Amino acid sequence: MKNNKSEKNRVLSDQLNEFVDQTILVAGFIHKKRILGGITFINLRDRHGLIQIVVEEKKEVEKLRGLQIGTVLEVQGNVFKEDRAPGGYEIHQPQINVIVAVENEPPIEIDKPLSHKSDNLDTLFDYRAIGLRNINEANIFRVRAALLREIRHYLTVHDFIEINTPKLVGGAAEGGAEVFKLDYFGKEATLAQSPQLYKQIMVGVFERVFEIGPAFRAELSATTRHVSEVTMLDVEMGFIKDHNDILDLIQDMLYHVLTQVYDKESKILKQLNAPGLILKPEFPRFTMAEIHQLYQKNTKIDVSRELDLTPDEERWICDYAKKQLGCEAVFATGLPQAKMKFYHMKGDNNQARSADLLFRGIEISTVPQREHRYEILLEQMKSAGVDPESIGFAAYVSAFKYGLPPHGGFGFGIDRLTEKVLGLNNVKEAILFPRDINRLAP
RNA sequence: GGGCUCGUAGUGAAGUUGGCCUAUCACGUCUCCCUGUCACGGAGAAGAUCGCCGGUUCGAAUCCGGUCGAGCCCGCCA
Repeated sequence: MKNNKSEKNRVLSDQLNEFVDQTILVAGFIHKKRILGGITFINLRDRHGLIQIVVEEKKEVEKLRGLQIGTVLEVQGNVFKEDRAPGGYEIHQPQINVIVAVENEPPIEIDKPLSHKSDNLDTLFDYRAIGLRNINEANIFRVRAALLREIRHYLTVHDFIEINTPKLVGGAAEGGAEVFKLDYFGKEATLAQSPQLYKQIMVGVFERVFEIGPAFRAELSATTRHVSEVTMLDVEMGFIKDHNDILDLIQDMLYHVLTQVYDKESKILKQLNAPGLILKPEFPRFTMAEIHQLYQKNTKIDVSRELDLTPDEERWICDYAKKQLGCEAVFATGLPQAKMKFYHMKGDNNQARSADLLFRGIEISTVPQREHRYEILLEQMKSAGVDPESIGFAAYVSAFKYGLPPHGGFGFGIDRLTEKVLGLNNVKEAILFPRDINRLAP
């Protein structure tokens, strides 16, 4: 967390304690001016936080007349330990050098809490680049970055290799979701809705792979849960003994990622009013039938005819597990074959070898074992109406023809994970520049 | 694709059973006062043809029609 050579003279906001009674150079943006008459306080924002600068000389204060929040400054001054200063240190006798003068007032406030009411999100996103200068807004993305960092760390330590697969593809990759079509030198191409097929065939090379990247969905959905460009984590692991290996993997990964992030980012999470973490290393596992029974017994609502869990059941079982079992993540196992994709593996009793992972009331991932047996895969593709010879699938099936071990994996949206960790109301709040059916800019 | 709701200074809101609206409040901005502020405080000022077009009416932010923009739910979908 040190500054690099190019700014070897610059001291950052959280390093003032190392320079007490010394003259230093700081730089940043005016975040707030408080002019009290004979004394002026400036909060300078840099990438680590705020620095309080005390200006008493009239000449220095006058340099800032008419300059707005966002003005870029370089300040030379003396570091004092001062209990009255936020953070305990501040800069006195400053010599102010205006690098970029800003005379226009910002269109959106950056030193006060911003409204996240759904009616106002549009304004928030229109002025995104400015609104994110609000430290609390930016903190959402510090937490998101921390989640990504811990995920990468966990998977790398467990011998997974990070790959990148194409987002411009020839055919619909997964089936189901609507795809974006575009002109590709006169041919029709689509934007990838998932790296599913690529990550599976890379099991034949690296055994364990993961990718963090965009996925595009052309669904005409306008809800708080949907966007047309999502950031997905996709993981695939070969040589599994059975389906439980995959459940154990995502369970262990999520447990480590969440406990690490809650530990290392506790200050930010508190500032953002994130809900406290209630998690155990082993997540409760219920079959779909058990959840239906429990739910029905406790709520008297009849769900016997539902194939899948209803949204209310998802919320209920998470709440039940949190209160009764001390864990707000739950597996729902024994998913029906009727909901299965062609590349999933069938299990017994019309079930798929697949489970849903639920966290804080919603499904965040489906965790299936894949069908790795060539002949059976071909059959399942045919009954799903997928042509194994077509451009989108030929390379996929050939990997099976030439040998893939038993494998499984999962994928989930980083956006929804961030949203749920912070207790936000809308996925879009967890995305820097969200894309939905109405928004293509900024 | 279906349903419901909303659009008022730079930002967030009030007013919406037609007239007392010459449109209210808070934040922000500007001027002045203030040497420990940290959502600083005090005094004053500027800033809105009430999304746009048309209609009804003596009179429209308010009612009606259209249009553009936005939000939420359902469906679809991780």
